[in-house]
Amino acid sequence: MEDSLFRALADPTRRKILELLTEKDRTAGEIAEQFPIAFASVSHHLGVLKAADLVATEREGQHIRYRLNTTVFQEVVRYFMTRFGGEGDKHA
Amino acid sequence: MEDSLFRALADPTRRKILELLTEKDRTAGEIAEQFPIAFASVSHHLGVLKAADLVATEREGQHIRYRLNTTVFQEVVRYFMTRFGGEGDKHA
DNA sequence: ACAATATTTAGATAGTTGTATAAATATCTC
DNA sequence: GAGATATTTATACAACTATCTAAATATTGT
Repeated sequence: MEDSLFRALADPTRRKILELLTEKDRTAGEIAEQFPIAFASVSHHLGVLKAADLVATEREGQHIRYRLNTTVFQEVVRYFMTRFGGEGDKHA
Repeated sequence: MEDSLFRALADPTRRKILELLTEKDRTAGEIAEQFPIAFASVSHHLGVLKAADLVATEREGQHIRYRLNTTVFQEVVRYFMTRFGGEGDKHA
């Protein structure tokens, strides 16, 4: 399991970004305007998420659209379930 | 979901400690001798894990025994499954 | 090609973190 | 209670990170 993955998840702003992307894909600007920090700072977070392969991007004209990479999340779930799971698999 | 939880998981040494505790409960010393770093440094990591409620302790004479708090792991799995899960719940 | 918009990259800085050594605390045995 | 063992706490420091402002890059429309 990649170290960059857990480090990426360690920041609350990045987790919030991921949750936003759960609802729907969004451009960098749409994401950035949800936070009180500078656009450049959000861009940095997006770079971290992308490096961890938690999100993927696609250029769309002037915009860059971000989407979740759900595959990686399934790997995370599997990581926890296989190592520490026990009964963690009952889906509420 | 607690911020301290994800920060605790972000360090590879701490994840290794958790995996050791999966096998069986261990004392601080037994854990520390598995790593090339100073005992005090491992103790610091144990403190972080405990603060995140990922482990619990029990004094046993001169030793202090650490065990996993599996409840918290189930919360982590649930966090990922509910937010990003999709099909992450099939247990291989 | 120029101006406008969207996004990233560069450079700087303050705060956090992982590690080390040394000192402190707790328990046990004699 | 003194000494030995186990563990944590204190202090210091180098490395990393989140943030900022400013500059750079990319795309679109005129």
